[in-house]
Amino acid sequence: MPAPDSITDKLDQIQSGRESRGQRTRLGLQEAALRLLGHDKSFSSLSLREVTREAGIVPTAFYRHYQTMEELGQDLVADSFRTLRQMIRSVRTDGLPSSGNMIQGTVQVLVQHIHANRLHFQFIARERFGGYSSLRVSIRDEIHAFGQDLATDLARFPILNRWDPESVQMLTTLMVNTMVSIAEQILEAPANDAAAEAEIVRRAERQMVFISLAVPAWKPKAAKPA
Amino acid sequence: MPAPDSITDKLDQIQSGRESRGQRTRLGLQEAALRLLGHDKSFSSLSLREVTREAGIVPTAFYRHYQTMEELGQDLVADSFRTLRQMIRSVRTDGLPSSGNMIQGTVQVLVQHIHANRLHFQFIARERFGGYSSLRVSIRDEIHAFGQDLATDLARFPILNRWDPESVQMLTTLMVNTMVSIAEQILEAPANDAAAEAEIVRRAERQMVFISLAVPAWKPKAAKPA
DNA sequence: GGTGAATGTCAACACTTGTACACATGCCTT
DNA sequence: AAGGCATGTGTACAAGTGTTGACATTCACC
Repeated sequence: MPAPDSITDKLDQIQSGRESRGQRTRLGLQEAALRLLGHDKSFSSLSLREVTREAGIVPTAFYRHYQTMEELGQDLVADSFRTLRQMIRSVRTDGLPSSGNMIQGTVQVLVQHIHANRLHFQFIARERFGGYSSLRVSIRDEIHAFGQDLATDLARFPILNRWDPESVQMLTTLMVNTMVSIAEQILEAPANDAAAEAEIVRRAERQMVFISLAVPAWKPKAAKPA
Repeated sequence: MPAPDSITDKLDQIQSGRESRGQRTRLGLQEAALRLLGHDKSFSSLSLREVTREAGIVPTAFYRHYQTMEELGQDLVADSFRTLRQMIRSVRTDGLPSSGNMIQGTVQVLVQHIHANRLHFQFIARERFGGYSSLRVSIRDEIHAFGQDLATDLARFPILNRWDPESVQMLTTLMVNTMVSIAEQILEAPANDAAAEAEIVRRAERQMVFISLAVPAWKPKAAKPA
């Protein structure tokens, strides 16, 4: 047996009981915060005591996990986008459901994912331009990264592959904006109103189709070197 | 002399001193709130006492003007969009500055207006998906109305005039989304960084041009009856 | 000049908030 | 079994909060 590796040791220690107590209440805090954000509240108007109360621990225990509420927020941002990246990866490996219509499939997956992670998306939507500036920049960076991923995906299309990078970026920004808008509309719509939601989805699909119509007409500045 | 009209009486009374004391401190409260929102805070995390302190009055005086903070917020929403409507009206009467390029002119006017009313726009951006649901719906409705106005403006173009209403709506939604995104980007950018802002504007213009390229290719469902 | 409504001030209340400190409990390693 | 971290609890305090009620000021109008 090799000499014990301190890093592995720590990991083992943490994972005992499949999740150490610390990790569990840490998770409890995150979930408590998300739950509170479900009812009309913004994260910056959330008090430390409120969160700990909801999580079922005493206020002072909060400091065992986070120095400040802003730190909790950062964790929530990271978590939210982690699940989003999982969605994207699953799309890449499994492919779109209805492989016939790519746009329809993409929107469909997005909507499903929003339902499965409603609170996370609600949190992101609320804090995208909310009170804590550090959260705003984190979210902006993550959305930007999301756009970059989309750009590499779109590079499979021969036409786009010959565009200059800036033009591609413009297209992805436009698409990401539309997707963000879709997400926000769905979150604002009364939950469980299937009809209203179907209407939103239909309009969103038409928008995406519309955007794609401009692609053949666009004249990029310079061809990408082969 | 005719008998005094009670309504006129009230108006006169209010306008004495060109602005009654009540109106003035009411305005003071609104401006105080906006000022506080300038530094990293969301409206829902703003306390009544904070606002009155900034406005230079005693907390209890707040109730002479608003029943609750949410009411103040509603007033701010109304005010913000009132100035926005003024902008649109001025564009309609005076025409765009550089009449040659319509898109460039529109973006330019928008950006100027954002600078002239930075705090109002910041407030709207923050509260669009912020804590108070009543503010969210108000803002959504106002943005929708803005889109309707844009639609009637766009009806001057013969091509669009033959589109079905839903298609027009889709186009305006797309454009409004882009404009909102522009506003949000400018607000997030470091103030007074002309270079960064010029870059944002340039990208935004390219996006708008791109969108307009899709117009000729779009096949609306049914022609509008003549 | 006096009256009354609109507006503003003061003092007080019952709560909630963030945080500090000392202490208890669990749990891993030796 | 024992010691030692990590984690959770209890108590306390100073500061901030929304809201009440009684009182003072302004100011238009009879």
